Amino acid sequence: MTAIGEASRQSGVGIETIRYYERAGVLPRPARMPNGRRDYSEVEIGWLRFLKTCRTLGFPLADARRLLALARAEAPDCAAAATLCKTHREEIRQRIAELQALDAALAALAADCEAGNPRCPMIDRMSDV
Amino acid sequence: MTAIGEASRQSGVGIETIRYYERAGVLPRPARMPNGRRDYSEVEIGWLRFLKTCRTLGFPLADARRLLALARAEAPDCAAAATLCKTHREEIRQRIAELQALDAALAALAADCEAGNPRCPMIDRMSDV
DNA sequence: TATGACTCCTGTAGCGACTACAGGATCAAG
DNA sequence: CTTGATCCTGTAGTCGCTACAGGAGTCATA
Repeated sequence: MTAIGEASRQSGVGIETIRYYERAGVLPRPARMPNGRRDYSEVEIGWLRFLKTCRTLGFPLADARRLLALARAEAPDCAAAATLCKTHREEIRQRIAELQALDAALAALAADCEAGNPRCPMIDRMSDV
Repeated sequence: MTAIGEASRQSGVGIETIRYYERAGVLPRPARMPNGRRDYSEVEIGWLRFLKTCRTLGFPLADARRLLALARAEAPDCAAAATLCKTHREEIRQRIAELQALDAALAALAADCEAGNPRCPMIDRMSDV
């Protein structure tokens, strides 16, 4: 008899988020207690912890769902997991490159900006495109 | 007489997005032609281009709105613009650091993953938290 | 037994920044 | 007169939650 609040505490996944995962088909529907409340097994709480780990690692929920399916399989498909991870890392590195370019562009734009300027160099540079 | 489609072409901001900006209060409502269609002036198209630049630089729309207000002012507040930019750059660098940590964690997790493994090292590492 | 605090339930709306319709009006060209 | 492009308003979908509203059941204490 483990209700949703306790499952949330043990997994670190918020109550509303657990219900959302169920609604979104990421988690199977748990058993219900006689009074209609959700009842989570140890195994299911382990799944929640696994999903938490996936999300902390930045995997989109759809990937987390697939990874959980792999984790639940008897013989996890290691190649499939590695592919998901590789794709995710590529997106991360792509995003890092974008953000670094953004940072450099912003640094260049804001050069010479200081209080008391009659005009703002950044605004001026952004205006004439 | 510049209708929304032409304003979109000249600014690079999508038609639906222009209407969204108006609804969201980022852009003032433009004049209307006798037939009720929106009519954009050169100046307003310049504002759209400015907003496009802000968004390309990764500023959230709320910031873009503030920057446009500064750009429209007679004497742009350079210090305010510089502060917005500084805060944004701090968020970008923070995000870069997070993503780099994520990438390293993923690399470590997926080490030894290859097709044909009876078990998946990554899934195993993610399961025992 | 009654009160109050707590947890749980379902269902819906909000966030950011769009994007994609549906269903209708208007317009220019052939 | 028809075709196709463009415009209008209004609404719903995206992602991954988060935050209610309004109601029901549970538990400890007075």
